[in-house]
Amino acid sequence: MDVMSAKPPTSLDVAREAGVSQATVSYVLNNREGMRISDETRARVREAADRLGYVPHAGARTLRTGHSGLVLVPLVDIPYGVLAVGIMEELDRELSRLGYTMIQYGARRLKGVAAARAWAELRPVAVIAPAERLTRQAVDVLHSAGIKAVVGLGVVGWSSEIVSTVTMDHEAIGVTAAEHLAARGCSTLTAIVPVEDGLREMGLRRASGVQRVAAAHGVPYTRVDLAFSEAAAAAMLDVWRDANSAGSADSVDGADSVDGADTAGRAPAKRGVFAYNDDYAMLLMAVLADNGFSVPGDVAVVGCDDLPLAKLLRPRLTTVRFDVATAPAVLAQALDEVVKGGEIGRHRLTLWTHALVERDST
Amino acid sequence: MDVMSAKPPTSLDVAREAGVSQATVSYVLNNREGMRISDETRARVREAADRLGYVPHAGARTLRTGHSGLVLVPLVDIPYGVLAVGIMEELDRELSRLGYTMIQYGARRLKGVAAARAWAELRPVAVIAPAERLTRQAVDVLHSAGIKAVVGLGVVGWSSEIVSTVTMDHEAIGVTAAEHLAARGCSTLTAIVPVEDGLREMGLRRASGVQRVAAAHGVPYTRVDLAFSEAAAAAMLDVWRDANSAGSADSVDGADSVDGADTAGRAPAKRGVFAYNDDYAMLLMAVLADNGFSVPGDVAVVGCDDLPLAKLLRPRLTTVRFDVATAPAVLAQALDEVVKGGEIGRHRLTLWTHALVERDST
DNA sequence: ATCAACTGCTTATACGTATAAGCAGGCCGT
DNA sequence: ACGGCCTGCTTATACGTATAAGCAGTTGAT
Repeated sequence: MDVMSAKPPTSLDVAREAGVSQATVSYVLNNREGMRISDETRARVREAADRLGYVPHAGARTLRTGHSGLVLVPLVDIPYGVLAVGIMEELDRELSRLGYTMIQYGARRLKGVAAARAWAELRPVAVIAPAERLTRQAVDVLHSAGIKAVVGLGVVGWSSEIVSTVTMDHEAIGVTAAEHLAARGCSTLTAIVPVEDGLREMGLRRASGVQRVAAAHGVPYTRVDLAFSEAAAAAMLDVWRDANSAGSADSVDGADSVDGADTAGRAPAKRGVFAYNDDYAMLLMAVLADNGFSVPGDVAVVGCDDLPLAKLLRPRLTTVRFDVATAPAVLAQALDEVVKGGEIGRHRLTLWTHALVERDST
Repeated sequence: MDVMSAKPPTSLDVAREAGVSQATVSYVLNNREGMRISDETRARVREAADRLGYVPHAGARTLRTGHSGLVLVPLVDIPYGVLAVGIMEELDRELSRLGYTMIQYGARRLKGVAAARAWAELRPVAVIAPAERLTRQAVDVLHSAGIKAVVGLGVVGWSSEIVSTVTMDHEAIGVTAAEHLAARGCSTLTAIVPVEDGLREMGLRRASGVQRVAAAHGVPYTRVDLAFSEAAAAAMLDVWRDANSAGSADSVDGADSVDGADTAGRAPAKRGVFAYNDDYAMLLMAVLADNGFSVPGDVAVVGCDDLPLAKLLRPRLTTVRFDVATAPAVLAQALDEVVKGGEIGRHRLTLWTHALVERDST
């Protein structure tokens, strides 16, 4: 118990203190059933362990048992948001309930096989990683290091024979957003796709959902690849203006359309935009306001994530919210099954149901 | 290399494959200098290791050497933002440069000594944790488990004889924000303090910086404890309005003050608010706009963090930005010194310089 | 020719734990 | 009285690694 004793106490130290053998200490402290040990001895051992401040050596245990109970979750290069952090916390809780220890591991600087090797050193029982990182070779390294479950996180449509996958149905999110925009009378649907590395793939999936809805409703569809900057967003608006003046010769330059009543033969074209997420929606709305567009009059905007900022935008942002509540539990459960069952690459799980949160931007 | 070979290859397997002893494998793969091993043998060993897909067993190594090279960073209960994630990534990079492996560990569900025990099992070489978690007993557990460096993250003013501390000078942030507000002619200074658990303490420190500046300038100061909700913010504005009509009998109700020229004897009272961070600033600005206050005309607002959203608010948000660039490197360096030096509880480090980013909200 | 020093390895051991196997003593049935 | 079974332990071992110590063969100095 004294600070800076030379060496941490071992189970053997505890054994000596309690006057029993080291094996007995192990049996007692691990509550191993089937072993016949008197209650009195059990108490003596526990008391000795407490007195010495004994903490088991995870490395030694791993060496002996062959597995660590660790679940490795590499920190990925997606911009972490409130949402992702919440999911991680919930997943941590669920995994610990099942007896695992979740660990997050900075993985940005290592790639491919090198990263896999680094992960494998800890002999985790499972690795959860972004699907695109799990190349054939990387997975081979993990498996040959004895890691039971390798779970890839990806988007629906990504598939792998080599690992279990947990996917998120991004296309369905696009559909939900777009259906809502169509119901609000938008005569044009636009999907914004971020250019950032970690986000782009999801953006494309969401966009294709929007496209499907546009096709079903016979409404023109455009996809815009957008960097997260006001300049890029403004450039997009310039294109829109050009398209407007070219398409319908209603009004050119200056005030676009009086918003009083749509009495004229052609209703004013209302654009519907699914902005990929709430951050992009905020960017878009700021630039729209700067350029005299009215929301939702000229342009209806739907975000995604239902971040706190969604409620604070004016108009308040309509957005798609994930149901985070149950997903981590399902994932943890599936992972446990893979570990226990020993099957590989069988599971296909789609998580995260979602719902539209209707506010004032549409 | 084949998937699901029964057992992961060990250094002994590599040794057999290369026709040398296990010791030689260890010497070669760890690049141990001082050992005389021919280049030809070295090559043979490395090739064999590659062929077998050998990955060292971190647990065994830890057991043998007595230390793991792991630096444990418990995930704390503060709301994680872009900033915190950025810092973690940078810290990870710096630590790995020094030969450590940073690991983030979900710690929310365990408290005090129990948490310390869980950390200690991994025999990390260092633990970085929020200062308030590091009770005397918890630190004892960590030290007696052989952990060299225990570093507490806290605010300036928090102090400990038992661990090294890295603090952030929140008061100085408040001073910077308030000085700017004063220079902009604010006749009242208000500091907002969040009520959330992890944030409150920092908020109080920042507020006391604002208070100091207010005192120095002979300007009234108020502190407002605010929950992150529109209702709470609106309630605060109600109080302000009452104070206005009571204090100066200039104008009651309706249009507060024409903003053309301040020709009258009394200039219109301009409030300066340091909103704790950008999120709170956004909340405040939304509610201010809803209630007919003009920013920066009636109220000047300063945020903190320089989040992407700061640029997207209208008016664009003046904010305090941390200089994140060098801090993690300094912290990593200090940690390394503590580990190497073996001193305990000596270091006192204050990090994170900051600067005002002037925009349109003041 | 002899001994020392160097090269390029090998052999042996310890780290802390979990667990299979064994063993002393008491009790019971016949 | 003697084997068999139960209780409550102990003894012995293996996990994979790093490293101290040792050792055969060669080179170089005297």
